[in-house]
Amino acid sequence: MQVAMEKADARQRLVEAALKMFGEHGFKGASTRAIAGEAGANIAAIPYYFGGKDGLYLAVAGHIADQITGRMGPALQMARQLADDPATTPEQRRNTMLALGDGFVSMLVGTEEAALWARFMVREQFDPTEAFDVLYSRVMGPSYVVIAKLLGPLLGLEPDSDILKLRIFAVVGQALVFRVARAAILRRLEWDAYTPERLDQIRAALRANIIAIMDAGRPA
Amino acid sequence: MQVAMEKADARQRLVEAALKMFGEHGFKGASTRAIAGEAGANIAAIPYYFGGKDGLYLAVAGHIADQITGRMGPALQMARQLADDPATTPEQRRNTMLALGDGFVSMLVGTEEAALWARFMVREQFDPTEAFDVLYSRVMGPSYVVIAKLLGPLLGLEPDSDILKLRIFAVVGQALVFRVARAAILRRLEWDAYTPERLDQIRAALRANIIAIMDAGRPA
DNA sequence: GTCTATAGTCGGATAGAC
DNA sequence: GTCTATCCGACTATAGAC
Repeated sequence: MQVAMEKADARQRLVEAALKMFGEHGFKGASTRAIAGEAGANIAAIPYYFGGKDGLYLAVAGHIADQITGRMGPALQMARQLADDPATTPEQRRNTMLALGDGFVSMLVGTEEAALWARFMVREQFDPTEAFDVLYSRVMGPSYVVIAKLLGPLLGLEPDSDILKLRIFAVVGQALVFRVARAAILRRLEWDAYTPERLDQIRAALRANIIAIMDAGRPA
Repeated sequence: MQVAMEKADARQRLVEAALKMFGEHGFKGASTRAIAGEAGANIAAIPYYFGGKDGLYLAVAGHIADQITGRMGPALQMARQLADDPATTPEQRRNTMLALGDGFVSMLVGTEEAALWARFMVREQFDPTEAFDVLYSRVMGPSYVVIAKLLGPLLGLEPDSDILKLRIFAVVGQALVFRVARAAILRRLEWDAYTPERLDQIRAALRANIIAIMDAGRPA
């Protein structure tokens, strides 16, 4: 087993420190000095391992993709098989979709690391760089395809139709907002932080809306 | 009348240039040199008028609040009166809510300036400063209150209940996502940009989801 | 592979002329 | 109120010792 959290090699420590610093302060706002300091490594190690600050930034994108794939991958894979199976009942699709939503909230809103991933990814949405290609092709794109296959039949829409794609983005936005508008939500609810109980409330609110959307497409 | 777009005083030109530069590059990424250059003003004017870079940043928050209030204010005010009127029918509430959604998408997704507002505001959500107080108290907070009064009766929920507040944030997230995940949406739809026709599609998708959510609370 | 030292650039703020 | 000149600190990257 790993002896302690310290002695990962300098390369990996730099990636993790960079995720934190880039996430919190942006590309320009995060200095290589601060990253190296956080990682307990030398500043010169950044040009040495990554070719420069740019290369480190791109390596962070790969790290994020690894982390999210590791957490959401199995559930998405199961959902994909179920969505492709013609014998799957609408009830199964419904439950799978709700489970995906719960899992997504748990990962995105319920963990501290996800705050850093989210900030990094939102920044890339507003101003895409090469890092966006990594994140879209490895994380976002595949997820949307699975959800489309799962939800299309429930809403009576073709998986490749624009209207379904847009409605799915809206549905995903219902979960994203709890990370992206966290400060406003905490203030409005007069909460100081998300707790496990409050995450349950969030999942319940999301479920209520998603159920309404799915059931509106149900034959009367 | 105003002679031309040029001769607004240096103070205002600086605020508008700062909105653009802070929006695009973040607080640290936007240099006072670049802001002053964009504004056609002197660098020394920033400490002179705003006390420093920090003061300029806060002034930008006030400017954003002014702009959004100017555009959404009238519609919100009408919605507020209607929501408070006991004689208002569910059908009126429904239509008002859909109109608010359309207007919100038009402002947030359909205008170029809103890209800058959104970036500024999202940054503040992740890492709130004094600027967040300005934006929440003048823009976000009042909007959420109106929506709660409008939607609560339709969903059979108390306007002050946590579940309603959370479900409303989720609904708002359905519109926000088209700005905050713009790059992913454009890629998934194989669009190069939002056009008026595509905005219609977005509004239609949003309406479909919102109608489903509102009608699920309808007495059978 | 990791360090120190340093080069070269750019940042924000200030002083003081006009 | 607006300018030029300048200070001083922080930045990234490189060279070269070990």
